[in-house]
Amino acid sequence: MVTDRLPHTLRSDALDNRERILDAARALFSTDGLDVPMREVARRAGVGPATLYRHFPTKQMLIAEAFADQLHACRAIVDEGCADPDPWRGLCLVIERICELHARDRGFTEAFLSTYPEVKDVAAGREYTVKAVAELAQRAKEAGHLRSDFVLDDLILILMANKGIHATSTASQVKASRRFAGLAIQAFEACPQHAPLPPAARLASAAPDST
Amino acid sequence: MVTDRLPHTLRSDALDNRERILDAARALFSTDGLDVPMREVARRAGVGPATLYRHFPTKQMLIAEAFADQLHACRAIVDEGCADPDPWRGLCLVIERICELHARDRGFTEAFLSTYPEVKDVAAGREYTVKAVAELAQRAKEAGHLRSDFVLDDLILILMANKGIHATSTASQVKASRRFAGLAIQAFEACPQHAPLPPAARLASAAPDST
DNA sequence: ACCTAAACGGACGGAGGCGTCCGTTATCGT
DNA sequence: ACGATAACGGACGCCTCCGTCCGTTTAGGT
Repeated sequence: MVTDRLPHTLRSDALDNRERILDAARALFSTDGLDVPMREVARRAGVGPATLYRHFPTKQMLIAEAFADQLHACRAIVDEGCADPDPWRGLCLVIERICELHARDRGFTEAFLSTYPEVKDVAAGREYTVKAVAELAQRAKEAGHLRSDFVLDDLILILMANKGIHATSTASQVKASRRFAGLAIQAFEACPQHAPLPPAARLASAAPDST
Repeated sequence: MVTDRLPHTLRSDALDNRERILDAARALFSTDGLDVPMREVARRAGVGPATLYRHFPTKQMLIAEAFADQLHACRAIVDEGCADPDPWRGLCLVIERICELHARDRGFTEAFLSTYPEVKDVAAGREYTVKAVAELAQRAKEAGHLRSDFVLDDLILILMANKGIHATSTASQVKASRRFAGLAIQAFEACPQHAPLPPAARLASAAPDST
């Protein structure tokens, strides 16, 4: 057998490049979405294509690494919402903050809703988030603030819908998203005058792979 | 000067091909969006690329022609809504029907919201629609059914948001869209318990070109 | 039946994205 | 200071899409 000599410590320049690549990826993904060419990321990072591919053999890996902190932010938001003694207020907070997060980062939205072919890490993070929010929603419903015919897919619906909103600048994007979140929350709020909703559709929220 | 001999009557095979191309374009655009290659349209229509380009020199022209009837449908919906003696019911109908229309036809959504570089005819149709709906909304507001802080951009917001909703099949797409429209309507409905909304953002709804 | 020109579509050259190879450069242990 | 080697990036070949040219086919008037 071969005594594998994997140097688990990167050379300083390599580490440096790796960081620059991630920065470039984050910047481009957040403004232009995930469809930016790998070349473009490399160019922006000031490295050759080969270097980019050496660090991140597939686009998925790059995406997963680039959005690691966004995912943490997402998780933090959800945790914060769940910790709120008032579940309805917690849920509202989650909706508002997550919408804003997505408004600020187009790429993250795409990754999170996996428009893109299964980014594993992101998918895992999403699953956790979804589960936690489900409990929060249940509590809010029991408290009588969330309408009883709310289903979790409605939240996915809102997130997808939020993705559809595009504006020229990040500022107006966030503004629009905020208003949208406001509308969504009021649509979700229990209210006697509300007529029953059309039935919810099953959305591809967490389709488990055969893996 | 030249006595121009433009034959305003197409040869039968040409006319036939033209129809087949439009059918193919409609089918592909509606399921796959506007990004389908021109080649693909030609292939599906059973004609060569050159023939496609001869009939529709630019993609915009093809799009405009392909969505002519959708645009009429859109207009008809708005007219119907405006004709309703109850402006709120009329507005609801418009929202529901337009959302459904967009849900059934992905390409039309993109064209209508001109994700695509200015499709002139579509833009014109949109402008008419927007104006008519604005009046309808005003009446609904005066009747006290539509919340007073509603602005027209909210409707654009909903349309954009509706665009963001994607499902695996047209059926679930429509279903999801219906539920979304239902939520939107309830968010728009005047209701004493509703808190004020965040300020509306100016969306690029009808940016007039310098032309 | 025939002839003209309208209409067709295969084939071409160009642009841009992709992932990889390999000669060169720079790091780091001695 | 220097050599082994990790890391770099320019350049390559492949692919898909684009829009156009031009030799061939076919409609339709006489």
